[in-house]
Amino acid sequence: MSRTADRSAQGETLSRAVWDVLSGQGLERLTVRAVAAAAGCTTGLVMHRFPNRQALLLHARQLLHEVTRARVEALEERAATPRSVLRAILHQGMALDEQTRQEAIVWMGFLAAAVADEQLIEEHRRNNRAWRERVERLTAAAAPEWTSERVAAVALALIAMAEGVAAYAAADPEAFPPDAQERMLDTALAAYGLADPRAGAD
Amino acid sequence: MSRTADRSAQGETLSRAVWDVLSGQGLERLTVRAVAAAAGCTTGLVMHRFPNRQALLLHARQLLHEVTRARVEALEERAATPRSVLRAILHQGMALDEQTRQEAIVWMGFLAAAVADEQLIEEHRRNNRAWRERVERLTAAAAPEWTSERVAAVALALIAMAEGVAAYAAADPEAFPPDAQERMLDTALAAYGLADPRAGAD
DNA sequence: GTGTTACGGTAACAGCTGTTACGGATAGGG
DNA sequence: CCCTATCCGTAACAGCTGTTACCGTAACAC
Repeated sequence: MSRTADRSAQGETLSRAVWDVLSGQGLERLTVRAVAAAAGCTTGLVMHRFPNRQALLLHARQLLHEVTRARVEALEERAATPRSVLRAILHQGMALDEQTRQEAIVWMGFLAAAVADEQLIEEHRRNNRAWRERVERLTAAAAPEWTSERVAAVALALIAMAEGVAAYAAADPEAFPPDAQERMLDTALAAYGLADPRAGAD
Repeated sequence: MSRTADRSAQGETLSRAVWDVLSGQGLERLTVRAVAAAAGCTTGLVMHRFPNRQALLLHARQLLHEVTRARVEALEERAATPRSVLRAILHQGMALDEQTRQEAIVWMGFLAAAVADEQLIEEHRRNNRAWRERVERLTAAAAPEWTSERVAAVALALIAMAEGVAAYAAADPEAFPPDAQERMLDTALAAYGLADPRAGAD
């Protein structure tokens, strides 16, 4: 690792190394040395950048959230209707290719690590609540006539479904291929009356 | 641990100790010594019962599957209609009380451990495929007029939703209380046209 | 060009890990 | 009552863990 790289860039490099180890070797092998090796440096740099392993994981977790949030907001700005936004952001949360599959594994690894880490579980809760509120807001915009109870129930059904199928597909991509996930999503949106009438019109 | 206990009972005791450590302390602290302490014995007994740590985890994973399967089949025999069976077995897969919440955490811990364990991931895939086939079979029985494509899409939506909400609720029970999960389930079943007309009739 | 400072690699530390070897205790057969 | 086989707790082992201390070195100020 170059000596002149600024601190935040190093933090990002190390966090991405955390993701790589987490998705490739799992939580049990997520050691400081493995992260350093994945980042192409030694444990010395890692421990100079972060006070301890816990802070390293927390930073990697927060960066994952930040990256995801930026991607979702970009989708939200680009899409035309609330319904197409809703579909797009649920779509990006599933495990449809190698990259999103690894993200799902990383996501799950952090969740498993959070069982024994108060700061990680707090971060996880904050992110998940924000995520649910975002989907509730979009659901309400996509179906303005609904009661808030129905909005809440359907939004929860949608985020749970996306999260769940990502876990299934991450662990068994052959059994849960991308087209099956997409059919599932479109079937669900249609069943709730949230299908985008513009879909496939172009 | 009593000396005269037979081997399979000891295996079950140790496997339950694995679950306890996994749900209480997380995968990172799931050591042979922690399992022995939770079972009230020493590492000597653990290593005499299982050749190594991997075999211990695999047995605990298989027993979890077996227990779940027995519970689901009991529900299936007891319920009156395919639709009530479907609701009942999805219901038992969510995190509605402390016990099911801990089961969800254990489930997730095994999934995270499976990233680095070929046998665990194989076991996981086998179980998940059997679980999906069961729900597909019940869905087809509950809606005989559907095409197999719709059955597959809806069944996947249902199991993914249950798995996902269990993960959300396990990590944040206050934000995802039992009644929210149940409203979500009933809203989803109604949306797919799978609501049980007998529900609430008694 | 020289002094200073911060960066990061090296090596060490104590503690914990899975696993193995050993030895004492115990139950059952003669 | 003794002999033996089985069970399992104890203790040790090498290897790996997070963390710390140390020191060479490169970059910058003057």
